[in-house]
Amino acid sequence: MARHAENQNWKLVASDLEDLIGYNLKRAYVIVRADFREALGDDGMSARVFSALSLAVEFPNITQSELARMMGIERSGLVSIVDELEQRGFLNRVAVPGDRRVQALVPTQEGRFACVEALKAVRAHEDALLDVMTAKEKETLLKLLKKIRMRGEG
Amino acid sequence: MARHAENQNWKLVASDLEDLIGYNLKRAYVIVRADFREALGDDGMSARVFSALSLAVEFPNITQSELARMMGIERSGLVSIVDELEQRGFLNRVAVPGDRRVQALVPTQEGRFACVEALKAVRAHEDALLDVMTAKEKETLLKLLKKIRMRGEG
DNA sequence: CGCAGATTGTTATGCTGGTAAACAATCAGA
DNA sequence: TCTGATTGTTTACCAGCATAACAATCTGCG
Repeated sequence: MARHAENQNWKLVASDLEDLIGYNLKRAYVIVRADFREALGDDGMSARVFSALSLAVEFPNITQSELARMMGIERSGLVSIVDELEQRGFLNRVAVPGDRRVQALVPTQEGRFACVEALKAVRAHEDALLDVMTAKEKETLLKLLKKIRMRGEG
Repeated sequence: MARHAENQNWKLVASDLEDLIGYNLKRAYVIVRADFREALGDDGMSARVFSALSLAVEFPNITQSELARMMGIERSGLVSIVDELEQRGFLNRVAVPGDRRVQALVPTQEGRFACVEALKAVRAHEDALLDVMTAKEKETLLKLLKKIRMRGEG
């Protein structure tokens, strides 16, 4: 501690903060999030909307409650997300015969198309951003992040 | 794609989303952030406030603009953070003789103490959360996250 | 059957953590 | 001395959540 404010290469200094996983995780997350937004453009989907669409395409006829559980957010928060996806014409809320409470989320053809297109764009941007890392490093990073997720999501 | 909604072990499925660094980064970040909050308790500092204090302790007499640049946020966003730190008695805005625009951030003794105490608590919680990872894995994760940061923060 | 309790989608409200734009005060340089 | 940049600050705004309540509906139990 107690280095001076004029220190220009603070990033190279072994600070306490710099050793915390959480701090580095957040800083990295901010960068990748900005990259994501750039990938999908100004009127593109946000990360949460893309995630929801992606899961709805992968698990058609999923309900909002199930989707919220998968995304780790509350049901109430999913309403506006599904609203947006429906407005964009990417999926429909359709009534389910057996249970009049739920409305199944059924992706449209447009939705499926938009999903793969967005995925391609995001992957391309992510690859460009992370070209400083080898394929093995990316794989390792993925594995370690999933290890944290396993710990937190049970 | 096009697996069915009844699939219970979706986490084990090699979905498109699950392969994205950004998605896994966010999910992991959410978990570690929750752990951080738990570490510092209900009326404890938020992550941003702790980061600001930590950097102010490390670089005493730093200005708000410099600190904002270090944290990667706007000057305006730092005002309320420094307000809170000043209210908690952890630092003071003091006038600088040479330049009447700036006010140097000077941590108090209490601030320094609170900083190391908070750091200890956060580290302990982080260690407990990440006990599924070896020391080498944690080191690797840190290295890879910093690699992303280098890419994004120049 | 009838009824208690759980579940679903939804609304309203509020919080956190930011950004963007404007502002006066001040400084630096030609 | 004038122009332009910088600093701290206020104000307004937005995204991305959580929480609590609600009616409609389902489920299971006696």
